[in-house]
Amino acid sequence: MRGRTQIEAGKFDIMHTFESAQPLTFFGDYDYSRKEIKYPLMGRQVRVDRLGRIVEGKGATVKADVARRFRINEDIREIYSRISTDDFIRSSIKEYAGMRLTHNLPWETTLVFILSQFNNVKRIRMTTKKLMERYGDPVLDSEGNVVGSGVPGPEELSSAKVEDLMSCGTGFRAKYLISAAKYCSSSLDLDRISANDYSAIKDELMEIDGVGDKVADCIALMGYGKLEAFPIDTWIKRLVEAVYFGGKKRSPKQIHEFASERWGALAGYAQQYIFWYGRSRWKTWISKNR
DNA sequence: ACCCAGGCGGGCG
DNA sequence: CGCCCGCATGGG
Repeated sequence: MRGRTQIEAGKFDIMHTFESAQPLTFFGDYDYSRKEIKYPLMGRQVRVDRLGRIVEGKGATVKADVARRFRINEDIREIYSRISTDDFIRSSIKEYAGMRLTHNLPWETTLVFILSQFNNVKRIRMTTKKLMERYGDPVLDSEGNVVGSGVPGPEELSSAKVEDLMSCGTGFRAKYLISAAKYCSSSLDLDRISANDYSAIKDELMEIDGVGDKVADCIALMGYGKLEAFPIDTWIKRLVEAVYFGGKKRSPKQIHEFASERWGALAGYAQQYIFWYGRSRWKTWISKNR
């Protein structure tokens, strides 16, 4: 049985989704000139075409996992209409039409965003891949062959040595990763809290060593699907101040209030479009609008 | 050679 | 509470 979810072009874009600095970005190298993209999902290899249709991966479970991962069943045009409050976001939507917010597993999201602190996207990808190769569980294709290695769980990493993680390129984040792995394999079951609301989840996440306000928001958004979360990194702070406050400095608290009031339950979607467009275009946009 | 990167925890006033 | 500092390390 093969997935036949019908998706119009422009409503789902595989490249923008996979490359927009979300967890999937860090799991492998993807060649978008190919017809299909393969990636690890819950220990299995899944192959999808450019419209997100499943090519490899049998059964209703895989189909449901893929739909959930890409938020396929949401009406992206409705989301666009609700976050299109201004020209900046409209420009981003035009440029990155079909970029979906992904809904990943809580732990893999935690791992990736602990690595993200004071780091760059390229190095996060490199380090994640090394951790997957060294510590990850095998990934099986639809015939049961081992075709790669997935994201290691907290159990695998909790017994790792600091120097071994550092040899994977984690840098000073190694101690945070081990501490988080121990905590999440003993004190905190990340799956257990998934039914809680955004605020409660964020509070729980911030108890993890190495997880602060920004990383907790990233995990809430991309690991738990809490679309009202609005992670504020250096880019978002700089961009929101420039685009919406005439270049005046604003505190994270003020920015959170602004985002909540402006985009409400979809603030996280707005954040992703501001972030990804702003990173590439902010210089030209700012100079044009000053 | 220098500078930066999807922040965080700890120490200080 | 707010502010400031150090932090591993590959790439520009």
